[in-house]
Amino acid sequence: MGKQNRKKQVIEEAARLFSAKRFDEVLMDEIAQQAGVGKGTIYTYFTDKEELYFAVVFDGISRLNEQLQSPDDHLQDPVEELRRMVHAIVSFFSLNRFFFRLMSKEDGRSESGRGKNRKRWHDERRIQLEAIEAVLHSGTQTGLFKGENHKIEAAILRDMVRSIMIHSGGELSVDEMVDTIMRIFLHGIQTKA
Amino acid sequence: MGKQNRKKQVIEEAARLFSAKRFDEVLMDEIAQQAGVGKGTIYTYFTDKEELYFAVVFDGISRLNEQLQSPDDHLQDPVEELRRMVHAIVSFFSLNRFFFRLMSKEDGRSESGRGKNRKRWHDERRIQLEAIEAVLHSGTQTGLFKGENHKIEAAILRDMVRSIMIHSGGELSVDEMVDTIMRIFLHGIQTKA
DNA sequence: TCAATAGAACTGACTGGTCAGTTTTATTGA
DNA sequence: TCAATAAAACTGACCAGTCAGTTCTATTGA
Repeated sequence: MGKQNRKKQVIEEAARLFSAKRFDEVLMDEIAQQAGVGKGTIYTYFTDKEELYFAVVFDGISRLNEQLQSPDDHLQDPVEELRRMVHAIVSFFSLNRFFFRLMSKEDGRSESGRGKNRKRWHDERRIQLEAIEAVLHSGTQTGLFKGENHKIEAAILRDMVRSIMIHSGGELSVDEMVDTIMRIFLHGIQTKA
Repeated sequence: MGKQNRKKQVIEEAARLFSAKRFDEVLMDEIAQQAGVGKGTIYTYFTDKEELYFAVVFDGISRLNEQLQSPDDHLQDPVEELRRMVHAIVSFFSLNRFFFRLMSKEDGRSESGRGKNRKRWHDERRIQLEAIEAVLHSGTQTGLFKGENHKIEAAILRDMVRSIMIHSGGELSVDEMVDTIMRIFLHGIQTKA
């Protein structure tokens, strides 16, 4: 094996390890070994452990954000568009459990700290929210939604994916997860008075 | 200062530091200094850094879980009971931002790893879910709720607190946060057809 | 076609700094 | 007096990062 898939291989194994352990518990020697690469080689691609870590994080979130982009620019029914987005997130995470765990961790860290990487993380996350917000906005204008604070509602919807993935314990299919999220988000759990 | 509030002081400062930085970035020397305590003293209370870390985590979650217990054992209106619980969680976190950050991080880590501490964390978290589930269950039996999967709905409700605390940026009061959560969870965002 | 050479890519043993945990000494106050 | 603690000094395991040496790949020209 040659070329640039070495770098990809390193990112892949690093993702697996960082998702399973604390930052300080993951050793560069371990990553190198698992990736079938000399430790020195890692340092030709990444300046240090932290840069590798964030390369892993951003590799994942970029791929997710690509999935989130609407494939056609036609304006859909907001409910369908919302469902499409939720489906994109759920299926991405289902296919990338490592990234799901990794991003859940990074998400937990997101309140504190600063620096270039933290900012970029924040920006990438905001892109997701703004995509959802836009749909909520358009749905509200047509009178379909009664949302009051789109920013928070978008965050809640996105985070529902996290909740359901953690707590469904693999019992639910992707479509069932999506249905559950949409049901609660759109209609709530209370019966009509 | 004498007595046992030394231990409390250590836990408090450790919580502040662990909530703001990565585990390996927090130094024992730093904790000792901030707590106004000799480093050696910390080791009379805790066997190692990891035990201190989990002491901090469990101190927080235990106090939260106490708040969650219903003060009176009378069965309330499920909606009111749910609101009381959400209020308890939101106000606890508002008064304990450090613990909020810390627990968000630990929550992110919760999928992976094992060991005694991880198990206890899982148990304490389940207590919260079961308390919420019980209310959902009673509400469903009276026909007030139409929930289908109480386990997941409970998780979603609890995690909505996390979402709103992270994303409201301090703009909303505790009561406003509670109202927002209850509105979405009970009724969803869609207008009646 | 294939030596010969250059240079890029890669390796892993080694090193130096860091920091958890321990021990020692000095201080306090009861 | 002495029990508890602070403060400081110490130790050694550990591990990120380095770099001298090696291997692989591309290029040249005879």
